[in-house]
Amino acid sequence: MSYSIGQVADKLSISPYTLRYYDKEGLLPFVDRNQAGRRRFKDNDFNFLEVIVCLKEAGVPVKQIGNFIDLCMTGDTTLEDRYDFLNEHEAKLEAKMARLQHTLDFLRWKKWYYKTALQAGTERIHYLPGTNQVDPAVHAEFNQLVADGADPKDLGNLPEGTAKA
Amino acid sequence: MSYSIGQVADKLSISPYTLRYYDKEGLLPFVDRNQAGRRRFKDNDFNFLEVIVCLKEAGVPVKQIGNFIDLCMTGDTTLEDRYDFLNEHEAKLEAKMARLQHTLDFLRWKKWYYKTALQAGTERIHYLPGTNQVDPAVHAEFNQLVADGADPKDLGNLPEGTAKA
DNA sequence: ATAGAATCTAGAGCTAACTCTAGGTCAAGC
DNA sequence: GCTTGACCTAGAGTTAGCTCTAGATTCTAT
Repeated sequence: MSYSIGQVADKLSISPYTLRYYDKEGLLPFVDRNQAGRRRFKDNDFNFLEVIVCLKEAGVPVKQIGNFIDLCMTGDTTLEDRYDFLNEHEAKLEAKMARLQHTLDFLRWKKWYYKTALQAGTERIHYLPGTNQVDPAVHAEFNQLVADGADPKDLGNLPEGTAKA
Repeated sequence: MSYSIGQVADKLSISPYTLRYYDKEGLLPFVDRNQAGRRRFKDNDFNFLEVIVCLKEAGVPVKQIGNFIDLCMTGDTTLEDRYDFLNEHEAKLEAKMARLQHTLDFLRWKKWYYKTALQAGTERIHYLPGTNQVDPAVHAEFNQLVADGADPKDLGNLPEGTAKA
């Protein structure tokens, strides 16, 4: 079986423009052409495409993905380099996910902050008396709820039946 | 206490250029100026900055962060909008983290693929006999190892003492 | 008092990753 | 046979998010 650029684009949910751009950047040296010069993707090419899509999602720049594909085309002498490359990006992705988890935690605390303000009808309940400054104790209060076993994912949710004015 | 743009930049580990750019984009309407027109950040401003940094990390575009800050400056009438905004971006971030988890899983399987190839000295061990195409059973084999209780985070790691030729 | 560092604004410049246009080729259906 | 639509290349255009430059203050430390 072989596939046109349009078919591949549909399967991967990316545009043919993008695929041609990737080709221009050296990401698709494995793709064959027919007599008319049109790209014909083979079944095995999807193994490469899968890797490209994965690395993209992991946030690896196109140029570096190109370097990796180059290694792949070179053969067994580059196996260690390829391993190291994936190892490095695994570590980076783990670090990124840890950061995103902190970000998510923060978002959830702020959601709780607004849930409680909303229920009180005013943000002033979180301010230090007589000021417009947020009372640091409010964040501590939220942390205490979490420490006491509440699920931070639920704490910021509005109770059922809250009217959407 | 008040802080100069340079001090804030240091604290947040971003450049003063970037802070001015954010200001230009409407993200910092709360920042005061001294007689000479220089920005003076207050302690309470860090609550906003924290939110801005968080939303940036969550992947929210600068313009949308600006919209959120506008809501904040408007007062209690926007509490629900602000809650909805955070709620929406919490959901998006959760979805993104799920995608990244799949990406990480894939990266780990490929690491194992190269670990085993490296140990065999050639990638051919993963090809269908007599071809240059990857045997789909190889991925299935990895999945089986995981199903049997192996930690995918460890499976791809090279054993200790592997020489770094 | 003055040199050097930090700040200001306006606006130009940069990079990554597309995204599209123009002008042409090719294959399939009427 | 001819039209329609997918494909081709080269190269221009776009967007986001900075990043820097120039020229003019202003602050800090000797």
